[in-house]
Amino acid sequence: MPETVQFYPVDITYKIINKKANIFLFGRTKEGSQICVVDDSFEPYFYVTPKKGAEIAKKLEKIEVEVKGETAKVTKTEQVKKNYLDKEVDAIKVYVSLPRDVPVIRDVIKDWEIIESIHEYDILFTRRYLIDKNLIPLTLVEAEGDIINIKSRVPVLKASRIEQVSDASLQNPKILAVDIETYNPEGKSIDMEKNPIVMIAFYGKDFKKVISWKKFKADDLEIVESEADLIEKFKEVLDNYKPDILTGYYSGGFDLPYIDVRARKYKIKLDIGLDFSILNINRGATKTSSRITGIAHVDVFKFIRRILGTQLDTNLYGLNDVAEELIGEKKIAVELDNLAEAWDTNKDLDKFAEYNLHDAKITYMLMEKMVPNIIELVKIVGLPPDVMGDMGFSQLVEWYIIRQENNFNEIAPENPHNDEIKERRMKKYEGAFVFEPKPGLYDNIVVFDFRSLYPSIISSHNISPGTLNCKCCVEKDLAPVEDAKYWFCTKKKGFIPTIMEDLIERRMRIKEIIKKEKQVNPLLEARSNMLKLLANSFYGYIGFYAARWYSIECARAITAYGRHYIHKVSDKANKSGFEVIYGDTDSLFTTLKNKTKQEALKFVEEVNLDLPGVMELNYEAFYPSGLFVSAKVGSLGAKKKYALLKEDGKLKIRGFETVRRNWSLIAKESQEVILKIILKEKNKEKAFNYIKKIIKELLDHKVPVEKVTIYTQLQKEISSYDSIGPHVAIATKMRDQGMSVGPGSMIKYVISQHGDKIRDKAKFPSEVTSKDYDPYYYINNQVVPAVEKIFEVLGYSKEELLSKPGQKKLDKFFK
DNA sequence: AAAATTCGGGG
DNA sequence: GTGTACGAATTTT
Repeated sequence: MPETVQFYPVDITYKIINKKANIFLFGRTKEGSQICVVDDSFEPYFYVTPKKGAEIAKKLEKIEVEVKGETAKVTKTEQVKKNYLDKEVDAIKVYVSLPRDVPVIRDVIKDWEIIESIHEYDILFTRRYLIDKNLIPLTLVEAEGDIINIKSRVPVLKASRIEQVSDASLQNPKILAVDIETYNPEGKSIDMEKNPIVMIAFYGKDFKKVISWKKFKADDLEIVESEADLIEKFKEVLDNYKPDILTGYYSGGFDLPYIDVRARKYKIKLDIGLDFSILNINRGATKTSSRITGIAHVDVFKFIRRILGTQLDTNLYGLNDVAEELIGEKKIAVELDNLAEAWDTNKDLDKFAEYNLHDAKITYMLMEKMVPNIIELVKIVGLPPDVMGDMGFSQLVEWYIIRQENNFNEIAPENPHNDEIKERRMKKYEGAFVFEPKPGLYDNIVVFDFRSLYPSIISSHNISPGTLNCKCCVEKDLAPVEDAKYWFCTKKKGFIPTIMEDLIERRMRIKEIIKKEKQVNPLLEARSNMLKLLANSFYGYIGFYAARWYSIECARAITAYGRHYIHKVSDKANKSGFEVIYGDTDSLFTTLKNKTKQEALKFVEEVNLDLPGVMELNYEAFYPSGLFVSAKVGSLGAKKKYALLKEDGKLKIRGFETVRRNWSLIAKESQEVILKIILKEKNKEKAFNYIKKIIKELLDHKVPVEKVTIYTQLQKEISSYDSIGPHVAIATKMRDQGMSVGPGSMIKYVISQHGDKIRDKAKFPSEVTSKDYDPYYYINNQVVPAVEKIFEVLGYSKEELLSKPGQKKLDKFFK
């Protein structure tokens, strides 16, 4: 008896069964249970375009290649009319029996003379399926078929029919947040192989739990016998809770890989996939990501940093700062450095358990807050949720474009290969335009945000790789690019602008609805936000070296038009009595001078009446005060470097990157205090005197050693360093003294007065006192550089900072 | 100026 | 998995 089921797909994979590719869709049914739907009716394919007049279909069909004892062959071909970069092409759709045959066959034909180009041989099979079947993850799909008997944690339905039934999305995905604490002696680097997981916390809806393997008392704590049991328990919790989304804060790069390493140690099979497949850790050269079949593992840290990153005020993406900004929650303050000792002596472990659980809780809350964004992004782009955190906006744009292809009968350009990428990266085009900030301290700053600028330029000027310099409109409506003639077709709308406009229009419709609705609707807000972000990324995408639809000509035309429009609004603002002090690609920072906020709002309205089409200026924000610093970067313009005081008293700081750990505390503190004094109290004198005081304290050796200690992590084996920095010199000494140092070790040092080169002057913090540190180093290389630019703006030169009344000669030390 | 190195997130 | 990947800032040479 065939059954019909409606469900929201959460994850997708495929397996080869009986020499056939079977798609597995895992999801949550309308009724709330989990299900897996299998479809074996989809065949892998790619496209080939032949050179003019070449007859290649027959040749293709004859291909047979032996690979590891299996034969890969073309099963059939179809002649198809396609569009490629807005031009019609005759293409051949080449079918093969298994996804893995695609690269094999492609490899055979890639150098054939009679072939013009090969397309879409690297579109992942599961993604191809979702696109061609018009299925959107997390959105209601109906399948009909029979329940079959396959090893699985959830019922499996073999589908005879599967289709999208509506755009209703999964309302309350079941979220489980996980967080581990590990044994990590103070000062030692994290070592997954060596150090055990000591506790693990879970937080879900009506569910919280900490598991540990030492006996102590704490709320919601369950004690097990050993670390191995803890890992078994982790599996059990996951199996019982049955989340749609598993999350953690950097869980993709830390918690899950850590659990994986520990599980291997005990030979525990982490078969947590809904099909009993094991946790899949992808250790790339630069990043690690983790996936679980059937469960969307979304690392909320990665998602927030990549997707919301630019919208947040914080420069630090640690859980504490991010949670504070987004949900107003902080971490519990405990000294994590003491956990290892606490574990050894079994003291205060309850505090750490509490801390552990709280981290899981705020991670859960963050994910709850992100879910609307994730759902909307999934719906726009059409990819499953677990990749959302791993992708940058350029990739999301690309997949959005690819998802739209079928509606326009387009085929995608190839991904650029290595040498092509290198070549593209060399070409530094004029890039995003930035008004250099006029350095200074300003009051009453209003930010006008011009975010839809680039998207609307793309749309209104029909900018697309396929409409560039068309034969039908030669030199008509030239883009304002200085040294080149670019024009875009005025007769036929390009593929890219068309789908781009669709994003903008959808967003406008949603904004209309939001306006009409009385209550705040987080899902609609998120949709609007994600549509905007995606539309805004098109320009970056077109100029991104690794993009399929890359076009430096288009990118240059877009920025050229952008300059044109932003100049216009900027001039208008100045004429209307505002003063533009800084401008970035899509925003203008102005001071109110003697205007009011209301007048600023009115100005925006006026400008908008004047702006063509979909273009729109927003009143973005107000800051009571702000400090702008000049930061020239070569000939390519200025860089963001400013500090703003928000109305709630918090600071928004960009470009002052002393937050990194390899700055001494004295430098970090000085900068922070100075910015606060200047922006909140507006007292130059006080700031100046503060720095003079710090300098004096340094000279008098009154600054404690902790504040002049610098932390640098050893990245590789000592022997493989070409240049010996201070931390390498210290590491060598440590090794000679029989201490174990290697890649990952955190090296602490103080720059002392004894020695010539910096590396000779570096000493262990423990072998020096305040008398030994080199005050001139800390003044010249730490404190002054951290605040120099700020004081420049206020009219104090570096020399003034350093001069000491009655000691004129002193400045010869400061070079 | 070029080349080498580090940070970030997690404990 | 039909793969696939930093980028920016800072210091040393």
